Amino acid sequence: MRIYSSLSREVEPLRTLEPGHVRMYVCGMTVYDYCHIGHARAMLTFDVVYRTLLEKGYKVTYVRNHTDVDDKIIARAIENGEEPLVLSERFIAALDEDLARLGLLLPSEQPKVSENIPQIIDLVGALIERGHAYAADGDVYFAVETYEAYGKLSGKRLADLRAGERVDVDSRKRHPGDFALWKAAKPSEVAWQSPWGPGRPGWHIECSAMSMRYLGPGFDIHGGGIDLIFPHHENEIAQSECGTGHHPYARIWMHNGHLTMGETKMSKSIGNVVRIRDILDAVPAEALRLLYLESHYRGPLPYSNDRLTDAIVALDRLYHAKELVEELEAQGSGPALAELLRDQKAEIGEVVELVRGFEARFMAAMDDDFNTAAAITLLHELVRALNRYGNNKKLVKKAHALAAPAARCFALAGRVLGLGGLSSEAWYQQVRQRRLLALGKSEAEVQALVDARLAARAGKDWAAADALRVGLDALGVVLMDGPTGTRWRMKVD
RNA sequence: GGCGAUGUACCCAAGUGGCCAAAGGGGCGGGUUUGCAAAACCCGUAUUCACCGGUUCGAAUCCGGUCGUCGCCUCCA
Repeated sequence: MRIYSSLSREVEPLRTLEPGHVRMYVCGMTVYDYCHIGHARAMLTFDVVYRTLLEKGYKVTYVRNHTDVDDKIIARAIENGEEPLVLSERFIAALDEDLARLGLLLPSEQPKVSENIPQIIDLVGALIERGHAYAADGDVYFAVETYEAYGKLSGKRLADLRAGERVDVDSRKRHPGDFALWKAAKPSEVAWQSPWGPGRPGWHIECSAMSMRYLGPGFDIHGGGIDLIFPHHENEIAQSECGTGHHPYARIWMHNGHLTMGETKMSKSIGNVVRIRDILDAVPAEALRLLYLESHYRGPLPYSNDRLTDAIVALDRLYHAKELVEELEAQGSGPALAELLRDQKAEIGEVVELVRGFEARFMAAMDDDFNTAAAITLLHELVRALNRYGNNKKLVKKAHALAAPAARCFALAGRVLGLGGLSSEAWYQQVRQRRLLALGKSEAEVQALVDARLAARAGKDWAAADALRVGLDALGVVLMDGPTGTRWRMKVD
């Protein structure tokens, strides 16, 4: 398993602190609003990391936090006339729902800032004691000049930071780069009692405190969006390593690239956001997952509706192949795989080879810094071979032995990528329902028209049958006549 | 100004020294199949990897330069 680390700036082997056990912390969300599909990319990236590690047999302790105490939350709560923690609780529930719909596995722990205040206060106290932090008027600041390695993650040097250029420098700071560990509460703000007076944690300290609580002073992987490298992660390293004296804090730093709309990143401050829930109302979660996983997690991800449609089309084809596998499985046993290989038919040999080599090649792609695009290519190759084979009705009757191993390939992709794990019927049903809903049509309504056409066909009244089909086409319904009957589905565009 | 990415076909995208006269998906064109369709499958669609120069027996992949785009340096996944 090789992973690119932003800290070393190279791909390095995963060497866990404890054999067979990966400890991973990922920066979660600041919950003051619904999450958008850019956030979804970050969450999905580390979901796939988690799934891959589990598949490889690691024990994984995966911690992802909810930041529920923060300036923006307070500001929003004041706007709403709502208690900050009530507001954040509401959005945590919404986030949980969105991520569940996206098919994300639950992390081992999901700590909240509000439930880790004592740990934070202890850490701030330790930093003061060790001479890395100082109190000023109820605030506590980290003194960046006391940490010689400051800047090692982001590559920034203190002298280069143009502090004060965009934000006024607080005169209480000893160095413009010093950052708040603890903020004195303004009257009527949420506050906790501390040795420095009532206040709340600064932005970065919570991740240090929560990761240490669940993972210890040093752990294996720390993840988050690329925009967090500076200042968030840089500061997290400084306060953690200075607070415990243990280094390195995290051994591998992973950062996912941004999702972009056109050329610019999606961001709440820019206002070009699309909510997770709105997309998931319109398309199945796997479509979004496929779109994301087709690009490497570290690069930018250009989002567009066209690409989302492309993904649905590709998944339709994938589930067409899976349907064949399901049919073969239902038909029971046939000749053994080895026997199939002796068959001279090229179609069989090819599928057998692909199926047999699938798991090793798939996992090799994932081992290479999570090359999901390469893994998906293998899935596409398998799908094409399966479909080609499925077109040959004579061959299909002979090769039931293929069914179980082919099904295992889909199951593997389902476990690791969250793609291809559904039954074909469940997939088609999802696409149908969402389109039907969008069009305000009912399934029964469509089915009646399909049945009427079927009757016309049975009487070889081609003119009537075609007229009905044209009508259905206008509704966005595509018909597929097969040997076992007529199936239909909704057009995606 | 500093730091960091990135530029591969109509679109998306993998590949970072020889297996590349460059995967895979979408699109488009042609074909098989079909009552006609749809789906599936087959064939085609980059002698070329932003541009210029260099290293090498050999480069999309390494080095130098130029141009373009994006991100961070303030809150941000």
